[in-house]
Amino acid sequence: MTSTLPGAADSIAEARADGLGPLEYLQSRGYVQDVSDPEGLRRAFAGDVVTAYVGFDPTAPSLHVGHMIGMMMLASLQRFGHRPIALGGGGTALVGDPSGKTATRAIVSEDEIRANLERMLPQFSRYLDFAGGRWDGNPPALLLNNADWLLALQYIPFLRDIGRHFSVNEMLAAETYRSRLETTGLNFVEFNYRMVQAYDFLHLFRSEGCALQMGGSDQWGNIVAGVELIRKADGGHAFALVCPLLTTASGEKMGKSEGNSLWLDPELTSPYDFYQYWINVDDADVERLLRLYTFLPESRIDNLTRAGGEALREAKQTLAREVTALTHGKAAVEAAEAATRALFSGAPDIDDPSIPTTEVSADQSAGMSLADLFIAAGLVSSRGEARRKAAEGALWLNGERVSDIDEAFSSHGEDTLLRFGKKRYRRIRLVS
RNA sequence: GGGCAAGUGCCAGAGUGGUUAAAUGGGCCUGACUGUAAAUCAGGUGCGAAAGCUACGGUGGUUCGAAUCCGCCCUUGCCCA
Repeated sequence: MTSTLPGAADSIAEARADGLGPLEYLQSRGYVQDVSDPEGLRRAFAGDVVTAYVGFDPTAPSLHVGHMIGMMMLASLQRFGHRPIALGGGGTALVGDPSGKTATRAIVSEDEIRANLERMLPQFSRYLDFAGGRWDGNPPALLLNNADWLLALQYIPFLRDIGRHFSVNEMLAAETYRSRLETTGLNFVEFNYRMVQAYDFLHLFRSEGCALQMGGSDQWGNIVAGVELIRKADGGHAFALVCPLLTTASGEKMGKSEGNSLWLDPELTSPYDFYQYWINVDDADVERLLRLYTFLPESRIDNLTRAGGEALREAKQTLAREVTALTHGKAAVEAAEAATRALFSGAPDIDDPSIPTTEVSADQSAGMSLADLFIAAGLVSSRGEARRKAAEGALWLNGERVSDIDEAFSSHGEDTLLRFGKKRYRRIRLVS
């Protein structure tokens, strides 16, 4: 089976060969829910290099699966020869976006945000080319932090130059604010969020010639506010494009597994778990996800998904492979696949590197019961849970169901393979 | 600044002195079935072997006993200024 890793012939090449422009491509792939001026944007793409940006929330130490759609949009444009800006919302994070949130967002310190952004850079650079030229003469991508200009703003000049362009009436009528007003209310900082984000767009329009902001559909109002600000303040013409808010077929937000976010940082979410997430998606989601999260050509996606039913397993495998390769590299895919084969063939190899290891010191292990062992491994959180899960038959030790959690743990110095449920494994290694 | 109302488990939301570790729904976890899918069915979902302990914004009281009553504080909403 071939894999379309970056650089190989892919959906972008296919689209270009078919004479599709970037906008048509994004539309055909399902990225586009709304565009402010499709005709104008089409012409802009056809005319010259377009600079486009997507904002990313830097309040966590890593990007997660929810951010990938934005990165894919930027990455797609860059492969068409346009210029992406990944904007770390270091300044806006200090303000907090009320969109779609019922509560005020926690405030994170500026230093923390800068550290987070630094940590995210390698993740961005898997998708985006910050050097330029990786795909046939594309311009280099940019990673910026809006704290760099927002924190320098002065209140009075800002109000005078920017604030005057905003109609409070209009903002109060916006869904985002109206719903908050009707429920929990919002404070003045949150009320200003739209203006601050619109200013970002204006700033990037001025400093980088950035004419397009993209984001999730919940950002529509904020993005359009930027477009309008650019028109009012500078008489400029800019564009807004939003993608559908992604939920799985079962209505959940993308990128949660066992209640945890799926991070792109391999330290936070192992490439194996990442791979597993994609191979486990709903049947109903595979086709859409292949379009959104890979650069596989349409023909290939059709082939993979046409049959449906059990045949979708191959489609899911391809999805997992492609997305993992894009995010973690090809070596990670091979490791994840090897682990998958081992773990799901019924006879897991205890030495498999993708099984997380928990080290237990010899003297710790001395009085340990099996329950303690599962707790130490992080598979269950308490003895009570261990007992309940054992009664349900969910705990396994070296391939045997655990029936008595109070049994003493003895490893004879060998590694021990724990399993919780069907899919979660942990290796216990004794250290001295 | 004044008046009124509210703050319960992951979320929503009952509960207004003991029978409430706290109804119900959602979420989540596990088991069966299966294709590492969905749907379905079943069980579980504070800690503890138990006694018991911790928990209903915070704190101090009243009471044999408080999520439930009282004081103060914090937060939020509505109304007035």
